[in-house]
Amino acid sequence: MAFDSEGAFRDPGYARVTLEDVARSAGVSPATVSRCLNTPSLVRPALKAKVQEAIERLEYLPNGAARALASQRSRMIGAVFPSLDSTLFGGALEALQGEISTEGYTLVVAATSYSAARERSHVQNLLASGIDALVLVGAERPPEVYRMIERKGIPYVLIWIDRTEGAHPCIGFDNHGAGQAVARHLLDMGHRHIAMVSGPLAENDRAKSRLAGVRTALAERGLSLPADHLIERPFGVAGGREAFRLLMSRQPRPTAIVCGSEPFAYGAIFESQAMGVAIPGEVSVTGFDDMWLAAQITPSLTTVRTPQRQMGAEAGRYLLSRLSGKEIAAGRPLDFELVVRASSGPPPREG
Amino acid sequence: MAFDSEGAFRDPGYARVTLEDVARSAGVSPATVSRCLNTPSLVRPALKAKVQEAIERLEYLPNGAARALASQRSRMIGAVFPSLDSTLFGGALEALQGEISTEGYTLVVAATSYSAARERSHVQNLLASGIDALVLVGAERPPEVYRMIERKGIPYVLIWIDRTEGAHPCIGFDNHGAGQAVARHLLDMGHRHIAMVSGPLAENDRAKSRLAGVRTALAERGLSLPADHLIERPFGVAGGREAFRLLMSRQPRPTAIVCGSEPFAYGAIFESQAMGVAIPGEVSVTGFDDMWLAAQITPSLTTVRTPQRQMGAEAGRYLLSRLSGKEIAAGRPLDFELVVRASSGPPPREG
DNA sequence: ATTAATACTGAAAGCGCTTTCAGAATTAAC
DNA sequence: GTTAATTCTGAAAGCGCTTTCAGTATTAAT
Repeated sequence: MAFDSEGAFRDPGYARVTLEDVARSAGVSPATVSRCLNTPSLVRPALKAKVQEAIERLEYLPNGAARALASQRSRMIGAVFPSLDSTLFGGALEALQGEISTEGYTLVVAATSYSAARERSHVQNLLASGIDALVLVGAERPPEVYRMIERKGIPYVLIWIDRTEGAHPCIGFDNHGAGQAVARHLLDMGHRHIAMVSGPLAENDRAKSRLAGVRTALAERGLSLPADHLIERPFGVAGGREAFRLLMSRQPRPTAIVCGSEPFAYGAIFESQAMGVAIPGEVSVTGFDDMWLAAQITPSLTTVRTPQRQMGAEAGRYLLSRLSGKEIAAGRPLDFELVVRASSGPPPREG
Repeated sequence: MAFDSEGAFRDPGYARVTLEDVARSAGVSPATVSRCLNTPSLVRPALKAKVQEAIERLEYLPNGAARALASQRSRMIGAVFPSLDSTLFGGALEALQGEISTEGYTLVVAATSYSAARERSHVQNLLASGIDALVLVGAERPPEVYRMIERKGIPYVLIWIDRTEGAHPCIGFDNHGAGQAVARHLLDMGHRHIAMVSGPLAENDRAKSRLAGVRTALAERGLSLPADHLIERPFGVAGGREAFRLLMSRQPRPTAIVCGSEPFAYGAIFESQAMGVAIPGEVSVTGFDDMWLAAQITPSLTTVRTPQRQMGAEAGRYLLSRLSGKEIAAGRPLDFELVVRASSGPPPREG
């Protein structure tokens, strides 16, 4: 290992192989080698073969920074997600990465833990590190963040939402409609006392929309969501357990609980078992996202299936198209689907 | 939007702000601006302020590619993981990203879906895109991959394992010991017919070590793992369900099932409920990793807690140290911990 | 065979920054 | 007040590649 004067890690002693070395070794000009790499169709097969041979013999690896600097594109796409440790965003991330890697793009990620400040700083970092395009989750953020992106002039797309006030390109589903669909399902079964467990609403337009959707559905039937029937908790199973316990002590006790995120629903089910409350006998519970556990847990969970991986994949395709110059028509929102399982049923008879 | 002759997406019309613009605007030389950014201690406060002011006024964002090219470091760290969509690797990933971002590093990721070929190609891509360091999972891969990395001369670290034959730096826990610990626990409770469910063993040294650990524990008691008591399935709940059903039909029927990955155990529990098999009454089941569901599921799952996030965080710290020139002593393996819960108990009485 | 068109190739000019080196400005020492 | 040591700053040379432009080799057309 070699270290420089300050001890920082540096290149190994042996010389790096550059494109010029390849050119010399193949007996062509650097320009030709570059063309072999970038626009092979412009190079005669005979030369191409010689160059290819030299590349392999010298084990040449192009220098990304130099390419990026000269070509003004880094072949990197950035993604800033609320979290990376759940299968929820993980699936989208994986699909996104898989999609863009087919075109040789590389994915740079960062997690915000749902903090707008952290998102801002990550976006700035990614922009500075030269990404060619950017994926963000949701639309709600300070305008200055959008300004930075637009100033940099790269394409971007917002996922997990289906529309934006500012007309930003986005790929997602109708959170409002999904919340509404779940609530309608419960209302249709006769529920009149519906509660909701939501993640932190501040700086989270998805959570807000879902809540609004539930409220819309209630309003359609002349009902409303009492303040003490809305519980806001950090995302996670623990929040669901707590919320369930709280709600079971409310007067009147809700007969159905809409969870704005699936782990809340799992928590509710676990807590119900601990408390000896029957689901759906005494209270119905619904989830959101249809993660793998939903179908396996007892009782199996009524929920809304959201197109997680699809959002990642389509975001990737959209950006690749933009990067190759195609102007893409804004697609329609992606579908969600109400999946009715065992955790929801008619409310208990008044007694 | 501006497009070049081939329609590819390009920079917007307005001129990019470069470091030179900042220098001119602040009335100093480009070198000084650069120093303000990289080694502020070398610049007199008065000048620094002027430069800072110009940077903000012009909304200057450094050009990562140019920095990387000139300084020979990109401030990007690569990570190639088997998958991104589970909380297992997701937690490690998030911790890694959080750690390196404190030093202004950015994380580039790729997923292999457990394919060695895909790993190779992603590593090559990442190396070409100029990463300063690399994180890989496990040690088992073609030597050429290590050659590429060493040729590039960047620091790297293998996680999820605690030792390597080739003496590669690694940060992880003792998979063999963990498998052994689980099996001993079952043996200590009196089990003599133990089965194992494993993920694909090919190209996966962690899975192999766990299996070997179980075999070692059995051998210590003069037992062995019959061929029909080892079920290999792709990772996931479905594999666990299948494996459970299969194992319940074996003669002699195992009284305990060691799952080499936690979703297998969840699947086994779900299937046991469907089949009406009592856990741990008729058969004990153990997991691996102690993901959040382990403590919540009924019966709660006996498992091994593995230091997922810790591996990510320590890998980050290790690489940052290497990059800043400190040569780090190879730490000892990280701890795992057997967590005994309700899914394991003594074997049923013979009868 | 000659000219016109086409297909390839190479020379060279950067891309925007870092960093060495030498010189200017400041401070300390005598 | 002069010289020596120290601190700070700027000029300039690349980092390794892409891409334009002009030129040469090839093919097609007459």
